[in-house]
Amino acid sequence: MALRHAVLAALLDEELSGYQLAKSFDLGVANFWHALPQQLYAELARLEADGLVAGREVVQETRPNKRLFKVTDEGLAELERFAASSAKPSMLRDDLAVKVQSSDLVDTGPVIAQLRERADFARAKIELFEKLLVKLRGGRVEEEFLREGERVGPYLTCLGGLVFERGYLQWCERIAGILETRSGEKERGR
Amino acid sequence: MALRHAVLAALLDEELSGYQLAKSFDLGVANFWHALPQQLYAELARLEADGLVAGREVVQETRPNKRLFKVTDEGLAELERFAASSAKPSMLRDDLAVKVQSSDLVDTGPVIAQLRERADFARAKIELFEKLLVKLRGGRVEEEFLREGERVGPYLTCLGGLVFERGYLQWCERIAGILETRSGEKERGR
DNA sequence: TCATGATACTCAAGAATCTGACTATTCATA
DNA sequence: TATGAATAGTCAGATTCTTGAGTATCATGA
Repeated sequence: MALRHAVLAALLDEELSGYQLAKSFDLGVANFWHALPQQLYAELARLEADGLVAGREVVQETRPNKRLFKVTDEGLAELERFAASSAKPSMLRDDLAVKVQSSDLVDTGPVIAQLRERADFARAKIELFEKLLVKLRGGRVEEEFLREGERVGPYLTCLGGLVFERGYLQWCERIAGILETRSGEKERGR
Repeated sequence: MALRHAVLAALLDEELSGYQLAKSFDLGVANFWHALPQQLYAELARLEADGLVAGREVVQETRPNKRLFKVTDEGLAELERFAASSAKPSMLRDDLAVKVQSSDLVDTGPVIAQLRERADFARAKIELFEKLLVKLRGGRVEEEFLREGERVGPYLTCLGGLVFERGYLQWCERIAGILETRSGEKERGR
């Protein structure tokens, strides 16, 4: 029961449909929570059944109709309880690190390629986050916004995503460089 | 089928029992993979049944007997295939970030406390990683070790863990400071 | 005009994960 | 000398997550 709270937190700022929510989990919220669309639809249904979110049908002419969900007072109370409860340590699962861990005993070629790919991805994400931050603080300088802005939560988590991606980017570049040098040395050594 | 590869990677350097493996997943490997002991015991059983690891009973006098596992050639071949296959994007799930996301609408007191706790945890982990790095490079300076060392995989993932925890630490401290200032302002504003 | 791709969802089945309890022995410590 | 922590696991059941396939409409571009 933890996806529930991630969904509630994601719905705090705007009413979203399941489809939009899925997109936001693939971009913004994905910094700190991962879920597939199917899970989100299912979770929204459960949340609605429990009265933590309220859905309303929006009829569209040019596209299929959709249901928009917003957090209810009960939902907010649930988030309040969650925030006060003890947090589980953050959980990370990273395929690429598993490959790096075994990199002395397997062919490093594909691992280096994947590190470079991941670095590109991180660069794209960083750019996206930087734009999002500018948008969220709406003209104000950061310090002023963080002191006086009404809604800073998403900004703060976006800062977290930025820190994470910048760290990951540096790591990828450094490790790719090291593995490349080492595989070069090995060639010459033969 | 992804925990398998994390387990194989963790067993590359030493023969471990399920119990020891569980410990290492709680400390070192936990940088990039999370799993509970029960899962590890089950996965070891499956890996052994598939011939990817080999277990041997070690009789102990002063403690309960244990079974040590090592990676077989087949296991290594499986890791090789895994390293060459495309990686899934790293998956993060972070309770604390969910709480920060909703921090404008819930009581920030407990969130700030949790950020400080997490910061302490990160500091402890950083110290641990730094010691581990010194141990892994065994007297040599980093550059030399990374160029000429025979087994650098665990060192590289440890570097990753360090980058991650340092980033997380900075984020926690900064966010805790911001939320504290804001809650102070609010008090005075009443 | 025909094929994508985007919007907006749904369903079922199976794999993976988590919760919680249990067994048994030894070591340290209060 | 009891008490709790550490070693070394096992088991069942519930929940969660992932895989894979479908439905239907509209817009865009080749």
